[in-house]
Amino acid sequence: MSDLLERLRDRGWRLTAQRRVVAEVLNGDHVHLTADEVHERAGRLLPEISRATVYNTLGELVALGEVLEVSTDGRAKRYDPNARHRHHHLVCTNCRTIRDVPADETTDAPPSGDCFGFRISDVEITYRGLCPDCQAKA
Amino acid sequence: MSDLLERLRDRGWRLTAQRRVVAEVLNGDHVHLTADEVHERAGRLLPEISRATVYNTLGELVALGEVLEVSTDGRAKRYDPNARHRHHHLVCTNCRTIRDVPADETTDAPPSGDCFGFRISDVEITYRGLCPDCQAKA
DNA sequence: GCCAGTCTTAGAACTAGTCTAAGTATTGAG
DNA sequence: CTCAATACTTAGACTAGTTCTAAGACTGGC
Ligand SMILES: [Mn+2]
Ligand SMILES: [Mn+2]
Ligand SMILES: [Zn+2]
Ligand SMILES: [Zn+2]
Repeated sequence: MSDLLERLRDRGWRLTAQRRVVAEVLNGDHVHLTADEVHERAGRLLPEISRATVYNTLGELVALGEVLEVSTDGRAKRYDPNARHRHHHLVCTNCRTIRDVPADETTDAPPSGDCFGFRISDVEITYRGLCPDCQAKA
Repeated sequence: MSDLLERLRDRGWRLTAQRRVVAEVLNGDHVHLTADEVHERAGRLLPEISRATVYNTLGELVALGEVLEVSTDGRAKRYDPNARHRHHHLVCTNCRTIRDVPADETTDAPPSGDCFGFRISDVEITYRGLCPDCQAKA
């Protein structure tokens, strides 16, 4: 994620403390946090950060293509730093955990039948099921 | 959709004018209306119907498995009467039109790689691209 | 150090949806 | 047919998630 901060600076962005902590909080694998979760965690590193700045920064990162917006249900959008490797999502129907699974030619194939003349530019797959933990508890 | 009303009555449901118009409005192919759109159209048939009743009825139809909730973006959920044939969605990135494409063994295959121990029970695919109209205008 | 432009902020506003409490309609027992 | 029990509908209050606004704070270039 440190190279993310580099890239941002290269685009003429001010590297403020607020942007730094938002990027920091999004660091890692299988990270899919809501804006509120990002705000809460960023607030642990920089207590005075505002909700508006978190939304602004997330929006900017999305616009830059550095972070993806994921909405697997009708609830809060989740912010996903894994924008460099095309992937799909495994979602636990019980605890809502989300894991990344890599995309490939197989998963990204267009539908076999009639596409109604659409020019398809992206395929997004959500695999729903029970995660190992929730299987054990069931 | 008339057999839907039959099925509802069989489950001990009162066949009210409100439920009738909500079911009526959802009739058709490639229908993916928001709750507000359902309310607006239902209101043309039964002016005094309330938003709460529309939400209640839609929730009941979803619970019965007669209607699907679809959320392809972070916006309002859409209600889809095509619950009897498993299908996926083509979504226009420009005008947000949604079309149904049938699911089959190919599209519903689990991911090729590691599934992190998930027991997958459902696969949901969103194909994004430009619809024919929006291609023409571009 | 000054200033213009950029960034951050609190809070208002907005969208989508849920909840509540009171009123209305339907049903089935008598 | 009548009436109470129950199911259903309603307006509007409330909530969650998000965006907008207007004012103040910070930066970097001169
Ligand atoms: Mn992801
Ligand atoms: Mn559909
Ligand atoms: Zn789980
Ligand atoms: Zn279109």
